[in-house]
Amino acid sequence: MKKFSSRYSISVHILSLVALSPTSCTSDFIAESVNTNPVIIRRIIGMLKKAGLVHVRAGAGGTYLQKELDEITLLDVYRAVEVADHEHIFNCHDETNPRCPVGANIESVFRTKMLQAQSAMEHELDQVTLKQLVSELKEKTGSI
Amino acid sequence: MKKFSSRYSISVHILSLVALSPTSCTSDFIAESVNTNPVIIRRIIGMLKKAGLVHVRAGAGGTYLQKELDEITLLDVYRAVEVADHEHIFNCHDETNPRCPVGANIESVFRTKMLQAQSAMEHELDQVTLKQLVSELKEKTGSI
DNA sequence: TCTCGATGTAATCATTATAGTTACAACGGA
DNA sequence: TCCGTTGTAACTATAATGATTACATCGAGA
Repeated sequence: MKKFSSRYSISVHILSLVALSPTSCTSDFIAESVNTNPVIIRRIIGMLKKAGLVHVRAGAGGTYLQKELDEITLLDVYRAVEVADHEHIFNCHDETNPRCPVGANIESVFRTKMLQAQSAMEHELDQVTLKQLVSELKEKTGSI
Repeated sequence: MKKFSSRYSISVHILSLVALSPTSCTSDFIAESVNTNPVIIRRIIGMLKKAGLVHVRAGAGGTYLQKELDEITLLDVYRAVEVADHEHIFNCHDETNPRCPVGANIESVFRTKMLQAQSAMEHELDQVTLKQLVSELKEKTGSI
């Protein structure tokens, strides 16, 4: 399967950096930690900005949190860069043969089950705040 | 985001057909209900066969269940055609900057959280047997 | 044994998402 | 005004998906 893109993990990386770094977080600075191109970072930051998670100082440069760390969950980040609310991650083939009893009803039955599974996953993401995650990062590094 | 492929929903469709159809299920017959090319069906059936869910009468034609309907869960089908056991659906960027405290530790922390979310979803899939799903299909059609 | 329908699989093609890169206009603080 | 930074557009490469054609092989039944 094609996995979720690395946009998500990079987003968490960016937000952690912004939260922890005492210096100004420019896209160049972040790109160096992530080890990718600054444009990739700017594109992702654009999505985080749209979602109201960060704001950016145009011209001057630098990204800053728009909310408190404990007000941002992993679900918020996931919604910002991967899967919008009410978007289905399980694709279902459509235009099945309506004259076949299975073809006529498989979609609604399948979708219902998949929605339950997806919700269970997203509920888990909603349980973790960036504050918790950053605190685990700090533990691992022995404080920054 | 790139969703899970329709292989999964088609697989469930195929297995339901095989379970319910009184006549022999050839790839042509199934393809007509799914409304796609028979080769697509044969490829997916090949994966279901490898997973031990069905067997196929070579030469003569026709696909048959290898297990009882209540012995196959949606997780079994998912494992057969989408995500192998221990495979991560959340990608994580690697080769981060090891000299940055965030870059050095983000991967292990992120992966742990994602694994919990993925497990929650797969657990839900494990709760549904094909027997239940087929029974819901029957209800909708008013018996086949 | 021969025929004929079905399977298994390779090869090709179009489409789409991701990821990386270059280029450049516009912004705004020093 | 200058210069570093942001915001985007444009282009390229790669990979997964889905559809399709082609064909060797299998095996049940005539």
